[in-house]
Amino acid sequence: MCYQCNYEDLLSAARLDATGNRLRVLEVIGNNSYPLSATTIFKTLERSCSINRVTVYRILDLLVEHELVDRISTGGRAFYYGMAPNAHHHPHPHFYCKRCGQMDCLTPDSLSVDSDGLWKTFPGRIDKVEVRVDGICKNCMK
Amino acid sequence: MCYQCNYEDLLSAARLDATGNRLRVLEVIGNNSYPLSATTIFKTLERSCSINRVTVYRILDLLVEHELVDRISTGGRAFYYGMAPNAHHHPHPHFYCKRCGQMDCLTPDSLSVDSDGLWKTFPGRIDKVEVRVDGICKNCMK
DNA sequence: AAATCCCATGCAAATCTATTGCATGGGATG
DNA sequence: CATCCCATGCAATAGATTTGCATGGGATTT
Repeated sequence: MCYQCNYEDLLSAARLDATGNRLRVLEVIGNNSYPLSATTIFKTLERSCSINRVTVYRILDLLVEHELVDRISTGGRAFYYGMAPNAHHHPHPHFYCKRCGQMDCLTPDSLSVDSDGLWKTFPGRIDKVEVRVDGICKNCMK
Repeated sequence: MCYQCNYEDLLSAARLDATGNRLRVLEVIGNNSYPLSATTIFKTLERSCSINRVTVYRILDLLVEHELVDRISTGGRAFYYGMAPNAHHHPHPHFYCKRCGQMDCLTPDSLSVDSDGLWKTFPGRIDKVEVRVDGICKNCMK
């Protein structure tokens, strides 16, 4: 849950109209403590309002493009979506359970990554550094 | 290219029969300096021998399962495959160009990741830590 | 040698995720 | 009012991967 982000402000700061659907998608992502797949976001929204699957995909693309939302790759087939780094959300690694597909956020410093050297020397454009730990979560270990 | 790995030995060490197809898949992966998608591997093999796409997928699954090959997620839709860490191949981060889809290997120490703490404290099983840098490569920047 | 079994492979179809093309309708603007 | 833009919906398509079922060759057993 994020009690600090104002989703309308985030949208308008990105110069995007705060349509009902965009707000709802952003809220589902922001109110969750771990990243979600497009399908999960769609199914969540479907329960409370009428929205099309394609609209969800398009809104996700838009939010990713405007860097409000982060598209995170998993050890599985689908992308997951979480809040992009901002004043209230620091970049952090994720844990992906290959058994149940649940993705968890790790604390920003549970894994320390030093990418300073790379940013200076890399002969291309770096957009982001993604760190993911794969394995089996506590629940699935039982 | 890897001149140090003997692919038949790798297969037999994993207690797998060294069939022609398995050897060929492993060679394509090992002889390449960066990870490849299943489709690329299939198309490469198709040029020199008769093999079915599904067979390639099944062999890849098998090699990943036996930890001879690493399944690497990209910023795109398909998985890429590279040699798994072994005596001649140390774990290393990758760079993924979102424009051309090319994936490059970075040197093991271009990004230093300290995951020691996590391995000790994490309440589940950790199989691997994947580090990927996303951006646009030198060529595509032109 | 014949019968049996296992397993690698092939082929077709299905599945899952995501994307594209086209239509519509509401709100803003001229 | 006429026009344009854009968010959305629906249907179809695309791309990657997986599944189900058949086959055939080699090893093992009888």
